[in-house]
Amino acid sequence: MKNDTADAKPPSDTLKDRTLDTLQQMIVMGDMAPGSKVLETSVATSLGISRATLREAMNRLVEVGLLVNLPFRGTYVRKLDRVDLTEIYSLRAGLEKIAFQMCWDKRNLVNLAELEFRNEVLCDKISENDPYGAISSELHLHSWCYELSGHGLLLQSWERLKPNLQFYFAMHQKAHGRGGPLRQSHDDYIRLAKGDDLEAMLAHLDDHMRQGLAKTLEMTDW
Amino acid sequence: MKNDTADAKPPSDTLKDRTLDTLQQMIVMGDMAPGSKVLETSVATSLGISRATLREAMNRLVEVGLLVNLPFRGTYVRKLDRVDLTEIYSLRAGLEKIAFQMCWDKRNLVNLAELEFRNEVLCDKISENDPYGAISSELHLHSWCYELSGHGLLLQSWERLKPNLQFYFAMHQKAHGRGGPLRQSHDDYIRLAKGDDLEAMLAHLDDHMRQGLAKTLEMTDW
DNA sequence: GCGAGTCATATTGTCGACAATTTATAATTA
DNA sequence: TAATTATAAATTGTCGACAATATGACTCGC
Repeated sequence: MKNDTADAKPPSDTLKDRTLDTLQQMIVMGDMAPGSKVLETSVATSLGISRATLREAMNRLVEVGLLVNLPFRGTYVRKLDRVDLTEIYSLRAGLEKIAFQMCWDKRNLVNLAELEFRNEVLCDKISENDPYGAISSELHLHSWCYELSGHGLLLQSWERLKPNLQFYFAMHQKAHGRGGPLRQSHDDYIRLAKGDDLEAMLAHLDDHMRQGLAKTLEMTDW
Repeated sequence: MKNDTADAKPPSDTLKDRTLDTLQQMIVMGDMAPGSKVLETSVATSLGISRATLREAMNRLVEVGLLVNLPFRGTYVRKLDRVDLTEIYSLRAGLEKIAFQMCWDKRNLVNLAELEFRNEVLCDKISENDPYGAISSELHLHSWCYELSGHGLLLQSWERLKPNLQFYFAMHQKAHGRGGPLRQSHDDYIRLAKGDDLEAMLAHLDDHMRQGLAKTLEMTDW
């Protein structure tokens, strides 16, 4: 573990990538209203960069799904609805199932300790009633599982999916000021990880996902 | 079904997108050697377009995984190895499992007929000993399942994964001149789709993926 | 007053040029 | 000669400007 204070990865050295991070953060933090148009000229000048550079960054955010591009008509901040969230969760369940299966044989003392540590961090955030921190910790915990799986393509898929979850949470956090202590602790995962029943673990994963989806849908019952 | 002669989707109206299709086709068809550097200037002039436009297209191919970019050092045609193929297949299995589950309730006469038709096309290609056609038909058949599932995000994930498979096949087809009649017919799928045992279908899917991976690995045993 | 057509404006798509960085080549030194 | 540094060439990153398209205002005819 090299950095503990935040999920700060070393910012990429090219301006395009830095811009990408900036934009993604802005969207995910709710600084850009969903559905609003992203005017290339104004954003570019506001960031002090050229349009070409901005466009390259925006193109990737379109790939991730945070932006939507209509040729010749502009690029808009994605509006995630309940259907989108349902799709996100069902895909996520599929991905994590693969990850868990690949991690299963790697269970050992150090990994379980790491898992418990990350769970404690999450629980702290929950008890501190820090929704952003809780979500961040939760996603971070799962990211760690993907990394542990050693499945590069899987990790990449998750990294593409993750911002959508952050976005959805922040979107409603900002809109309704709620969605606070919705993240569940991962005690059950730890208990199952200590056992020998992979099927039970996968079943619990499905449950966890279903509940996460349900709670999120309920929370955002506008 | 609007177009039957080929998997020709209407080319996007923007030059960037047309370039994207062109480049992807070139790579997937094996016209660019894996590991070789993609010189922006020469490719751009060769295609008669500007570098900026080419870069936008290339960026997306980096996202898909067909290209690899090293900042300030250039972009290279991806080299897919056995590990990559294994990852691709395991992810694919996960994705298709979701798709099949979502398609399960949509089984009816017209969909089964469509499935049988597409299987026949595939079998024809196999018996004609047309490897490219067989692979294209196989992937097309599966794409149809993803579309039927109605899961937009899932389809998108598949569309990102698919070119990698095409690439890998073509890569070794070109290199070794073999890999011909390796695609299996989908008779078993059809049989199971007519039945009522979803679990059996999913198990067969796992088998099918495992066999596909094994055959492909064996075929590319350089 | 309302719709079709025309024109001006705003915005995106594309291009060529310059700056930053890397890679290749030549000169230098131990 | 081999390693190292300095220099030149090639390549990528970034920028500002022009072209193509869409959006909105306006006119005209009914």
